[in-house]
Amino acid sequence: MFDTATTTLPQSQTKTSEQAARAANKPACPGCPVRSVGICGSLCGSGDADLIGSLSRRMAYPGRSVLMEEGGPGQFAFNVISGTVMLSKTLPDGRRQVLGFAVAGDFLGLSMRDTNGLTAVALGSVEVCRMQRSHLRELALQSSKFMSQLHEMMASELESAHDHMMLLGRRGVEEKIACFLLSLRQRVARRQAISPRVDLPMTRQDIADYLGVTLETVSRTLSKMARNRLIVIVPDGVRLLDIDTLEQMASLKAN
Amino acid sequence: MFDTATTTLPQSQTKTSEQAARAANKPACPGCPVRSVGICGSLCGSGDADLIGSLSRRMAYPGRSVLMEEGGPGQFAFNVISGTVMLSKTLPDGRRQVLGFAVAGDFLGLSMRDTNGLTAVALGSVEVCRMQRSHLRELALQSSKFMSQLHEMMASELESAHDHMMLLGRRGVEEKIACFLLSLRQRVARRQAISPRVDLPMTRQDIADYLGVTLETVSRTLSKMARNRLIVIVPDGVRLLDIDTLEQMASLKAN
DNA sequence: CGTCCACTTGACAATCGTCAATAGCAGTGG
DNA sequence: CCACTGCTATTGACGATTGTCAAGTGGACG
Repeated sequence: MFDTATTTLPQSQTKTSEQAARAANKPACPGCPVRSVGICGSLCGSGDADLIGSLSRRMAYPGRSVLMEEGGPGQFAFNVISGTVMLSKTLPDGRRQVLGFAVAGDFLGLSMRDTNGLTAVALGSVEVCRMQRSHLRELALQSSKFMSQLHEMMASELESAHDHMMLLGRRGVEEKIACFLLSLRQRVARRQAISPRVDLPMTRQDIADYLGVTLETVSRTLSKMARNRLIVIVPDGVRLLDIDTLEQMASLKAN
Repeated sequence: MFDTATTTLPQSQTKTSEQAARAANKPACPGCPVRSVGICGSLCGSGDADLIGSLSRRMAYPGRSVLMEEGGPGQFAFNVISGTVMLSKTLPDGRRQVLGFAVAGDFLGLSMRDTNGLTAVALGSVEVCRMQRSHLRELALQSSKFMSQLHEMMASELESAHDHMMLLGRRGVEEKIACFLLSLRQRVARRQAISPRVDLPMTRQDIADYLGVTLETVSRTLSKMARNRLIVIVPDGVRLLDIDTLEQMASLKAN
């Protein structure tokens, strides 16, 4: 039918988290670069400050390593400190849907179930703050304020899942690409100064699986946008030239 | 691009909840037909039993009435008791994505924000158990056990959103339809005996907007499946004949 | 220098969207 | 009772978008 057997990494190259991850053993919270953004931003400051710090551990995952595997035991939760993590789901026949990309400040493993519902892979090396889900659960049951913050974070995730469903079901290719570039830029801007330069640590295939098209279509559309002076394709990313037009393509696409 | 201005109901026909909804004023929880399924099933039995009952009110919404409107004030949360509610999101240019269909036992308004992220419309007349979100919030802050159940419900919603993203991005039309019919059958079966007959209270356009295709494609594909003796199209629904083949189409599609 | 990948580009084909005509059905009103 | 209207659904013809297949480029790395 469509792309059968797209991009499942050869298992040989895919290291499991335990082999690959390197514990940094630094103190977790104080001086953490994402304290202002994610769960810690709203949490560490408020009361149970270093309780969560004592339960978590700063770690580094190398590129292509698997933080969570779909169907595998969901032992850990992660707070991304630097780098990009790709979240995906795979059909039995190999077709893959990329659900999203987690950047600094994003939290993984919110659902707190004992089985992972998705796969999380590091794109390039990634620093995380890792903790046991069981500890997270206990903490949540003790403090309903904490719990309600987890709830709120999940509400955000659900909302962006809904936006993504809209994108997948009802937008055309150029629109998809424009949305993708602009939203990626926006997300990264939570931590860095906003810039016309957008890093793309993922492959074209990853982008394709995120947008529900093929890698050829992604490549062609990016080329077309470059021809039209909307973007410039640079190594490992793009530079956005005509942001106005891109935003117009992304939101209305009313030609 | 695709279908511009699909199916936004003429506002004249769309009654607002306050005009249309009829309070039944029955005692909420005892004898409620969905006690065993949704939030109440795991809640009313356990401690805060009739606390939530006292805060909620049984109501009837007529067909086409709007329970929540995207961007509107999110005053209420709902527990669906009977009927079907369609959840959707609309782009500024009118394109619509149907996010899902809520049936008996499903809960609406989990996010507890003060603004609705989506629109909920009754397909045919619907009975709900309605409560103030503010009450829900208070209740949740008091009992972290309750809160964690809300959290778990939202985790389920997120998971099915992920499945739907997979469907929208990576499945072909026949596959989409087969998945749709089978999952609808499955969901309704939580409350009724499982049956080859599947009611379709929504229009073809609704199905199309749910699956990310056009209404013509839905119609054609259903006709084709009927020609192939997989289903029979009956008034307001279909009857599934060859469930094995349908399941094969839905999960692997490996011909 | 050669291999491996990711990416690009082209040619072609298939799916699915668009446009249009028609059927069926319910509700309305003469 | 029967047009008449409006809506939903079906079906066909056609075309555009996008997937498939294939070839080729360029960079990284051994």
